[in-house]
Amino acid sequence: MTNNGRSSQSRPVQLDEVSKAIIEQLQADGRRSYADVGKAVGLSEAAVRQRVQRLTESGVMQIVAVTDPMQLGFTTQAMIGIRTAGDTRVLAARLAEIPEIDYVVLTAGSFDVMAEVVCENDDELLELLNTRIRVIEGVQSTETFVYLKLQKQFYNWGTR
Amino acid sequence: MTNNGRSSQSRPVQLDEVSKAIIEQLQADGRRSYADVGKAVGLSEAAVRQRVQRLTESGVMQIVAVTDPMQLGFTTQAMIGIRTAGDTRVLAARLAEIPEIDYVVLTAGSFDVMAEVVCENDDELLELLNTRIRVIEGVQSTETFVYLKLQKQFYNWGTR
DNA sequence: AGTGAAACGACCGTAGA
DNA sequence: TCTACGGTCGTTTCACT
Repeated sequence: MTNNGRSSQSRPVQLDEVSKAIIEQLQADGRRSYADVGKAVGLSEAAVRQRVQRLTESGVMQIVAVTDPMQLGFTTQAMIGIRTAGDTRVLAARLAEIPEIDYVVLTAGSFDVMAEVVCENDDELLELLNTRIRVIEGVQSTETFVYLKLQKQFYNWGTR
Repeated sequence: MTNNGRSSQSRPVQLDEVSKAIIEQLQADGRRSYADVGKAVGLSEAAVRQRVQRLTESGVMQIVAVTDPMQLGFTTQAMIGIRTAGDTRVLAARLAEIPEIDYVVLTAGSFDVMAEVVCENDDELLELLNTRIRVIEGVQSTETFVYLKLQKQFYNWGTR
């Protein structure tokens, strides 16, 4: 879970080309040895390790396992746009507590909050919508966009 | 970039509790040693290594570096819903080529495609929308939901 | 911030159950 | 698919720049 947004108080970090190159290496394979990465970017193993540590501790980068829901039999995914009459932050917090919801963002526009859900099947999505989302206090309407195909998913924002 | 969706032909993988535990360990820290993970889940180092290899090769899991756009000074993010008169797959493919767009999904509902963008500022988003998205052949309308706050982001679908 | 070197620990291949 | 084990390579610490 992250906590970013326009209200983020931390100042932006300016990466040099070497750090960007390190991140690119680890984006391809998060377990590549520091020595290998060092060879690729022209730095010693120790220097790479120090930079990775700094990047990780500052929250700029993290190395994590990510899983593919489709491969695990979660065949139904959807984005849900929600309008509320109440405090949008309260709604977002309530949505974030639901384990089937992996992504919650407060937005400007015709939805107050958008949430992505991962479900085993359509029935589970329907159940979730009606018994756990639409019943949240203040919710006025929801609009569901069922995923037909995930075309692109890129985890490495800011290093393109 | 992934390639999932309802059209996915691969059959679901059923994970046992041990593999789920391994994934949980590596979700917290993708660089933890196999020996450490083994201690946590009650398996030898070699067994953990084999399971991680299988999980990775089958595409169920991958260990990667992820970065935080806000920390890097990309202060403007948005979800864009798009309607097209043409082939939605062609539109999705064109959108996927744009580096500022990190997420593209074909949907059922009042949008044909939804895309997430990461920009340095509002001007860049405006420029992108008008000169590279709305000009794509067939695009009929776009609706932009600027992010005010990212509330939840979870990378480990299917192991909740 | 970076390098280099030595001790330590992790990783890999193979054998065996 | 697991454990056991030895060789190799990566990581860690530290002294130095």
